[in-house]
Amino acid sequence: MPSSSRVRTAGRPTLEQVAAEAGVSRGTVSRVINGSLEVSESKLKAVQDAIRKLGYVPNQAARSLVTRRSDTVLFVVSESEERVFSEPFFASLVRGLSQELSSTPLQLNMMMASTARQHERVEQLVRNGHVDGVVLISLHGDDPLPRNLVAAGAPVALIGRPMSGMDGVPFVDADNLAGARAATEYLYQQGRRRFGTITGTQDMAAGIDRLMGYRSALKGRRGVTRLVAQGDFGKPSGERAMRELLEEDPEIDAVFAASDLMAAGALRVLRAEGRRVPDDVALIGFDNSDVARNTDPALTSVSQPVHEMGRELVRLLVTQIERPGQALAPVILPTELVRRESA
Amino acid sequence: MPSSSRVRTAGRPTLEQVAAEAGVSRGTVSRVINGSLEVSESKLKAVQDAIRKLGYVPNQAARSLVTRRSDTVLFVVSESEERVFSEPFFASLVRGLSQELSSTPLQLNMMMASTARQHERVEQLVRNGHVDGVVLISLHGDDPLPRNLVAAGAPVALIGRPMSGMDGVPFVDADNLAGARAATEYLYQQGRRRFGTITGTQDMAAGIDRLMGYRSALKGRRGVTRLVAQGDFGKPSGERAMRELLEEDPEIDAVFAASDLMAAGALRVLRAEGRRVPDDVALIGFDNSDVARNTDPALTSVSQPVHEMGRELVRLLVTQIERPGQALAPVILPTELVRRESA
DNA sequence: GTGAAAGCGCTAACAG
DNA sequence: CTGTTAGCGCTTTCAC
Repeated sequence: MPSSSRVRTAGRPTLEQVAAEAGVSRGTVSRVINGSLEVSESKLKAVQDAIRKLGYVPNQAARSLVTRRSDTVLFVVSESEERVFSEPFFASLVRGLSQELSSTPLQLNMMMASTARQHERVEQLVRNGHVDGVVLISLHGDDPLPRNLVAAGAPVALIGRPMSGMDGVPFVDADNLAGARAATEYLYQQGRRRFGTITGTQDMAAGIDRLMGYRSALKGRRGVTRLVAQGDFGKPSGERAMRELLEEDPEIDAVFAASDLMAAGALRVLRAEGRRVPDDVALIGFDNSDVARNTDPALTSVSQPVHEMGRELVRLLVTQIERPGQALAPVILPTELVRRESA
Repeated sequence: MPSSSRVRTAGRPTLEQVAAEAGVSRGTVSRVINGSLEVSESKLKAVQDAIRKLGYVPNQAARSLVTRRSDTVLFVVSESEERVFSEPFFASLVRGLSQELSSTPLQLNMMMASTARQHERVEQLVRNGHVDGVVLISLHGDDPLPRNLVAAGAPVALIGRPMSGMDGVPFVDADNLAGARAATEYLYQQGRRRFGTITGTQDMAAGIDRLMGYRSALKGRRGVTRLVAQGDFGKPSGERAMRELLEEDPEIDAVFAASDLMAAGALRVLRAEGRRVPDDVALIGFDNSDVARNTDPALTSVSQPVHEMGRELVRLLVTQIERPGQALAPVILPTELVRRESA
């Protein structure tokens, strides 16, 4: 008969109690918990039974204390990136991170970090081993945070291709160039010949790449006009840019916008100016966000596999945690053109 | 001259090293760190200097091990709530939580928990003290998770008024009733007399309360027609409901929808049916989400103070952590009617 | 006020 | 394969 386990405090069962219950040593229980194969069948079973019977769950704090790992991944959200890091993107990404994390022992910690003080706090967490890895949205080139984290020896994975100076830091990104190219080519194949694009900010890789994709799709085509208007990913900039485009070429019949928000702005201006979409002007956005679904006409848009990006970020981190120092290639995920009504 | 501290391992400075540096005992350093007032001025300063000099930061794991607190708050996201828990809501809420948390020693942990297995995992985390409190979106009445957590003795704070059986569990909600009433009254004051509402699901408090608000605004008014069509917060249901409304009363001139998504659907149907918004039909949504900003015309909508709701949730949790067992009143935050073009 | 000492629950050598 | 042992870094009595 198994003796009833002594309750040390009023608390949860400890490894020691499991050991007593199973009639083995603490070491053996620890081996079982940590999946060491060097345990005999019989003891293995005895321990597993005891664990089940007692409802034992390891104390993470005690484990961390000795392993010096935290089994925690930190997701840092830079509030200043709000505009680019649009909200649907945010939610899907978190889902992806969570899902992939759920098959590991890692927990997801989140932190908003807009101020310098908060950035410092992130560095501290890393330096003190409270965090095993960091997922970071790639900031503008001048932000020292990612570099500092890497310098502190933390596994880091970036969301979005960094602008510069992040050699060897792996990142996950959508194939912005191919996505923009596919959208533009699609417009061409619909018989459109008078093009315009509304760009994102040109100090971010996404903005640059999407413009390049547009250019590359039109390169070498004859009988095509190709306009470019600057935007900043936001809706008002889309309105502004669309007016410019219309002024430069009142006969324009195809517009590729580097974000859905800008496309929504453009749509509004087009309607105000009496253009029918898509009849007079075909319009494509980027991101395949909520906005795209809810304009009228609904926007055709380039979709990023955000959820999958979240999962890849975790994989990148886990690889680094398991094999520190290993060089990791960026992960570029394919985009997809989602056809709706605007083109 | 301060002696150079011995480096125990290659690791971070420990409390012991701080003590050596400051020429005091570990106990004293601990007292300083934890803000005990019973430390002399001189030693206080010595310890503070040593901490600064060494760049000491407490090891959270070691602390947790002895205090049996985790200094972690868990935010559980039930994926099944996706539709209601719309994405802008999600992002703002996280910001609110983060912001309020940043003035406490608490960290924010997130977990998606859709399956029963994952719910169990949440309970386990709580039971094993890995989490000091839980923020939960209030689920439909039949979900056992919140009750189980409360039974396990965990501080819990709910987002949204629960449907039933959650006595004593504090929650934060927007004043849905007042918001819906204000929107409807506004329509009345614009001279509208032929009303319709598109409801949310009636098994959630938000859906019920918004319908009640609509009714209460119109109660006792003479010369007013008041229609009700069922929706489920989603866009397609808004389209469907709007068609019903139009069929019942082709002269309808005012519609209050219990979500922006449904309002966007309604807008679309209205346009298809040749109604001008707001000239022929005034339309108001609820949530003040991205969608509201990006339809054409942009939606007038009832805004919830989501960010502030996040902050209140943390306050509720902190109060419970500090004073276990204390009865806490729900927090109902005011809404605001944001006027745009649709009404 | 302050130091000394006893663990918190666990992992990781190290013998056997 | 398994038991024993020595801490991980910190808080918290308990004496002084």
